[in-house]
Amino acid sequence: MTVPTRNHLFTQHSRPASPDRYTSLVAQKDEAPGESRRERKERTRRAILDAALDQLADTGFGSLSLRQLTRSAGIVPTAFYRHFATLDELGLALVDESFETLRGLIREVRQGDPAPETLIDRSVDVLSGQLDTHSAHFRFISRERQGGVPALRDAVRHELSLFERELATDLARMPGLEKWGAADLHVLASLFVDLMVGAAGEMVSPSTDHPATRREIEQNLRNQARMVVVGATGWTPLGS
Amino acid sequence: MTVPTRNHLFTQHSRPASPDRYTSLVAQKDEAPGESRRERKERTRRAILDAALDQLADTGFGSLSLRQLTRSAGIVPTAFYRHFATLDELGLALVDESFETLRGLIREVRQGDPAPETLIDRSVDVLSGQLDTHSAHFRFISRERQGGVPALRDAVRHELSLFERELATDLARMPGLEKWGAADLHVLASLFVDLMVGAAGEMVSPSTDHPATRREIEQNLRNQARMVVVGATGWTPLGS
DNA sequence: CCTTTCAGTGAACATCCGTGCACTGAAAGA
DNA sequence: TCTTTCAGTGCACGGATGTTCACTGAAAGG
Repeated sequence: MTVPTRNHLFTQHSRPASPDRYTSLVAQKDEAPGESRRERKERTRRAILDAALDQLADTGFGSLSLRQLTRSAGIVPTAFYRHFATLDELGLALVDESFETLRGLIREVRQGDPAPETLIDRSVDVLSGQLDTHSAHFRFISRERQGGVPALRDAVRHELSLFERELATDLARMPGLEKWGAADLHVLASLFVDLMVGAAGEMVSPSTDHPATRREIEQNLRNQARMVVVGATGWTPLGS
Repeated sequence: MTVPTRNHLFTQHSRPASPDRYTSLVAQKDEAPGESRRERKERTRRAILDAALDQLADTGFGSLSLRQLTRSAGIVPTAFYRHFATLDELGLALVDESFETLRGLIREVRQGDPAPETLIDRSVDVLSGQLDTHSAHFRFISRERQGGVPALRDAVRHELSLFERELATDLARMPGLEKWGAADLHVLASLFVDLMVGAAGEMVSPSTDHPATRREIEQNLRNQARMVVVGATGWTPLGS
């Protein structure tokens, strides 16, 4: 072990006395013993993504600061570029994982009983569960859907339209909707998606996450969905 | 119109020859001949509001810059404080006038025939017209509803809930809904508000304002509303 | 008339920002 | 073993930001 000749102020073990950098909980640079270079890089990448999701609870993506981001991820600003070429690219990565969460939701709903009677209640319950563990993802989607960063807004809308199409094919299999056309399914699916994203966005808002109001929103979502279902039941398909 | 954003690189030596003051279209400091002090102040205030609405086409309120704002309003940064104590206060003023626009919408719909048959088409047409003249207001509402600035988000949601209540009392007078309870009316009204704000937000997006896609969104909104109306027609009020 | 009010000015400040650059040191690979 | 790769460092820069302060000059008002 050599004493550093030049100013390498904080290498690994000078942590406790570190005077001027308050690193966060998100990324420990504590040595994980056997860790390949790839694993280490992946861990830092995760730390950046988590730091972003954390910071996005308070602001829109447009006012995200690269410096704050890296500070709370435990790395130096310039190191960010080893993982993403630009901030927007980070945003697109968040779009990806947010929609993976969203797809996980319908996947979970599909599992087991597709009994049309309990479907709404089950969906809302699953949504509620996902909101506990992945609130940041839902907040991100519903905020950036109308957000100020064109690249993200377009990406979110594109993914939402794919998701909606996926939902439409699910709906096509339901009793009573067998002879609906694509246009009819689109109307119904977009209705459900709008309601869900809207309600989710309301529920994950920092100002509105008291359990009481959350129950209210859930209940209203259930009622809205029921009214739509009644509408679908009495619907005359668009081709006259 | 709008100045290219985000690019910090081009500033190097392509700056215009004007020393340090390039005023905008928004506010002329050209002397208007007979103008009281009050009128002049009001004119500047309007210039600030307009500059904000202009800038908000590209970003969320959270990343609004006071300096850019005042620059395009034709005043010096510090003069801003003669009109608003803080940026949030500016935002609240925008909330006010945006919702005045929104109320103007239902007022216009109400005028003349409330024939239940043509009501949806008429509403969508009026909305479409308002979007041409007041797109910035609708963009503001639908963006800041989920936006990153708590004060504005709460204000927008509060106003939306008032608006929804107002709509509910209108609906209560419609044939077939006479014996609905407040809860039922709330479900239907919130459904309409969500659909409208969502569709409006999609239509006023900088990326989505081609007339073609806009017609599509309008048509989808009409269909969604129709399906909801069918649902309302077959609805059994919540008190069993 | 003279005094007060006050919207707008301009300079100065401390702070944050994104990014280019040359670097280090350990892991990967030969 | 020696060489290459590359995630992360530290520094420096130019520029944009919000806010302070003392000021100016014309309108308002007595």
